[in-house]
Amino acid sequence: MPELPEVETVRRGLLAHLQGRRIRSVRVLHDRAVRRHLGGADDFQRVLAGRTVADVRRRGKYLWWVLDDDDAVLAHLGMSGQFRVGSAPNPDPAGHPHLRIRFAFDDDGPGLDFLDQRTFGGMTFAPGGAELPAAIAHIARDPLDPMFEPASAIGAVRRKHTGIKRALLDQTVVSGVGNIYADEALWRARTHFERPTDRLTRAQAAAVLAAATDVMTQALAAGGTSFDALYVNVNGESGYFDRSLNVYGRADQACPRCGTPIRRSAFMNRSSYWCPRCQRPPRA
DNA sequence: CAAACTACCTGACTGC
DNA sequence: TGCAGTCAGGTAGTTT
Repeated sequence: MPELPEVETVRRGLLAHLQGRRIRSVRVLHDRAVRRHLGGADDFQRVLAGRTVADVRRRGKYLWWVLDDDDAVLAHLGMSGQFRVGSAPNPDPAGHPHLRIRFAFDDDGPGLDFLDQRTFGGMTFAPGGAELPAAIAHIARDPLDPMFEPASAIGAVRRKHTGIKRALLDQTVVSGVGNIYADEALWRARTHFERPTDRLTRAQAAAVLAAATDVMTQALAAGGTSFDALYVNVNGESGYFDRSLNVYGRADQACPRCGTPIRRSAFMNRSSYWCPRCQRPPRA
């Protein structure tokens, strides 16, 4: 499940692979991969052919390739999207069920494939979007952005009238945090996921955001988190931060801090993992 | 206007 | 063995 550290790992791989290369052809093999591109698959293929990739940037879980003429192409990995260098894992498009988009380049070097099992990911052309594609103008800066302002994010959290985990997952408040790192950050900050944002002190909100920043920084250094083959870098390799997770996916196992069994609770049609001793629930 | 809810997807896994 | 049900979950659009 790609969150900020995984997307940043992919961004770095894409930059190394794509910078300065001219796209020769694009083949869309599944319409859903370009569902946000209004012109459809044919237009997507046509508009990208002949364009040169100058840079690869990221905000939160979105990344975009900067093209010539100030245009860009925006991508989101969704739940299971992957960019893979070369013709791996299968040179025959028809032979790989998850291949969605295939890129070839003028230099006859390795191609690039976008694969996506669950099809929540996708790409769209973003005219004039080199600096920031208009489609993601509503996405807040993420904690690894040099322009990220903690005081601003703290204020945004405390202005919400909801639980702290919903605020962490709200990409207009702070971006890049998904279910895994939200649970890890809340455990580190000893904060229950339902604690009301409008009753957090500035120091409490700051502690949660600092914990999110720390855990994502450490995960990035480890190459990201992976539980299975769904998340991999552009070379198909998994990160190893899953060995460092303290609560996520560890229901009934001992809390690394106090030994109390970790709980799993239903939350927003998914799960929250938390320590009932370190993270006391708010009064009802 | 903001918060909450739902649809969108496929494959691995569980229980009968 | 087969099959229905559950779970994984980010985002956009809809409803409250």
